[in-house]
Amino acid sequence: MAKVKYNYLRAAKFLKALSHPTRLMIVNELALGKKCVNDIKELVQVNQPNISQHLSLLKLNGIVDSRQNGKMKCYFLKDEAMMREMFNNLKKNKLI
Amino acid sequence: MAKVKYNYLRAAKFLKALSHPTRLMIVNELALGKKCVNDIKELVQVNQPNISQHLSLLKLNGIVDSRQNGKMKCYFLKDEAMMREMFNNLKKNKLI
DNA sequence: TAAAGATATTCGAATATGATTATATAACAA
DNA sequence: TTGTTATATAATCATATTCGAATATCTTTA
Repeated sequence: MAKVKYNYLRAAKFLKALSHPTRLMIVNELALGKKCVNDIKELVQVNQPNISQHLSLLKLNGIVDSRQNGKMKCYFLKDEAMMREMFNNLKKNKLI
Repeated sequence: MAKVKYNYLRAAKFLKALSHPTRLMIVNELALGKKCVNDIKELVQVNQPNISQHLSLLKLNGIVDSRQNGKMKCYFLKDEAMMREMFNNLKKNKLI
């Protein structure tokens, strides 16, 4: 059992990391281009610590990465193509 | 904010429903064909009440549906094509 | 070095989730 | 009707998530 389930653990974690409205919004914005925390905060309309928390979770799960840019920190998707596919699939099926 | 997030709520719920190793296994099995609870239990190696709980959650989220078949209950994917796409994407990206 | 701006971390409370065990229900057969 | 098989539900406990408030940590500039 454990062995079989293991194959699905990575995928489950990945999906779980995406399965929050705020995080989906963030990822959707990043699919349009690299953005710093404050931009994201404005676009997503969530307070700064919360944005940071969600970003950190996304980063921990290998969905985004970041680069310091002066006193700002810019986040971007690690795999834009894959995320586009995911979102296209969701859109095609009227889930977004 | 609330309004914007609302657009992502359905997708988030959908992804969340999928984001568990056991449920991914179940869905993967159902992608190969309709199966009753006991079959799923054997394939997934999880005890019966737990399987039922996961199935009920999948059903609640519109991912599977069921039909009574004698004293057995068979579950099947509501949208095989979409699930195949999801899984193909995950596989393509080495998440499964 | 001090101040200001941008982002991150920590903590607590509320809530949600998951597994296990026990029990209930439904369908059928004898 | 009684027993048996198949599945569902409920209760409980442990753990995980989420958010907001407070505070900390850079990074740059004065």
